Amino acid sequence: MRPYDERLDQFLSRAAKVFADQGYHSTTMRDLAAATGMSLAGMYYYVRGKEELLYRIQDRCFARVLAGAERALTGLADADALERLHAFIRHHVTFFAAHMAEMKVLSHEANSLTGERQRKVSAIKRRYVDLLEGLLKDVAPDEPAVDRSAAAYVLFGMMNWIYNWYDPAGEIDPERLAGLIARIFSGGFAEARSTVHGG
Amino acid sequence: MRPYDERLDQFLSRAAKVFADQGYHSTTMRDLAAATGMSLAGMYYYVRGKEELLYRIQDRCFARVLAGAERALTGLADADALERLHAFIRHHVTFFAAHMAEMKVLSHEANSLTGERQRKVSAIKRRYVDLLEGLLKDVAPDEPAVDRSAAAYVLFGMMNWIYNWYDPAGEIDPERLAGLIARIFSGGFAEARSTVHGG
DNA sequence: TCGATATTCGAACGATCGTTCGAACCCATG
DNA sequence: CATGGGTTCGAACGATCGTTCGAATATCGA
Repeated sequence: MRPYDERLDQFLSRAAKVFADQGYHSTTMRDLAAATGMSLAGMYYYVRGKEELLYRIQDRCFARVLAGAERALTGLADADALERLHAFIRHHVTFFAAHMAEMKVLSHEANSLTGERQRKVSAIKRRYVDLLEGLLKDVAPDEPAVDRSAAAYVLFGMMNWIYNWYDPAGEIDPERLAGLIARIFSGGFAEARSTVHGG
Repeated sequence: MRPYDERLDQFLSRAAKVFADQGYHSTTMRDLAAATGMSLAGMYYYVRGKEELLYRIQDRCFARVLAGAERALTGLADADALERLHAFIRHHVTFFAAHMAEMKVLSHEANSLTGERQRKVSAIKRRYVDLLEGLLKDVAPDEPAVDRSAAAYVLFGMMNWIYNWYDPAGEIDPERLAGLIARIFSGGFAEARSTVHGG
């Protein structure tokens, strides 16, 4: 990788950490300069401005999440619907735990972008939501569409809320947390339909 | 109610709406002045500053949530553990739907307070979390404490994430959403233990 | 009606914000 | 060593922020 790209990458990662700790709006460009070791003016050689910095972080991270999820599902094209759902959950939670800072910025600063950048990130997010809703359709085909859509957001709530409480260095490792969430959701959403109430 | 208190109350409500729409940090005191009809300087007669305004909103709202939850459980002291959990969920979700703006500020701006005010709000939050964890202990006594604690936060994730997607004027009314969440959580968390896997 | 108290506000302050600009620096190539 | 483009940065700009202060206005009991 060219020195430029490498330096940009490191800059984005460190900036994401600061955004995650202090929040986007209350982080100043001077804070970022101090945290990255660059000068105030020097950062503008890599990024057009503060909002583009946020955009670059979100775009890069979201693209990775989406690509990772699709990759996690490619090997399971013929697998059980529930198994594919679990793979999606496991990937999301472990990725989240491994990239807490970026994912916190993604979750918490979802509405801090404007205009074209806002739309571009929303487009990726839309694809990611659609991916999950497709999985839910396979898991619970008889569920009313409106409930299924709500269930998708409820599941995202379980997973994305993580940044408010989860400590990756604590007692629960990411795999166990993913298992807990998968158990709670599929046990309540899928089985309550197909096994208990359904056929 | 004295005119002063009434005006303060209305001021807090309208400010909460602006905070919910624009975010706390990017809302200026001038924005609030325009939204409330007060003058810039006039607001400082009611509130010591911007952060105290956020504190007053959070404190007032959290106190109501906590009191409401306790009230919703008082009549069910001898009821089934699962039934009490459902009552908690139903109260939280319906209160959330009825006070979206304040609750969004509560969820999204949890770390925007500092010092003494931060601690005071955290204390109320702690009591509220403890209330739920107590309910979960009754529902699933055999669950490992660490999983039960995580499950509490997972449930809060389902409910609090609402502000990112839920439209109270949409197809799903709050009661139905509360039912969906209660079904998902208790079906997956409680029953997977006591009914399916447990005894 | 008068005076005291409660409430409102125009105008301004100092601080800090994101951004810009031109010069200085680094370093591979001739 | 000279040169040119890629990279860094000190210093400053205008804008906007939260807050303050003293005066102006509203309210109400005596």
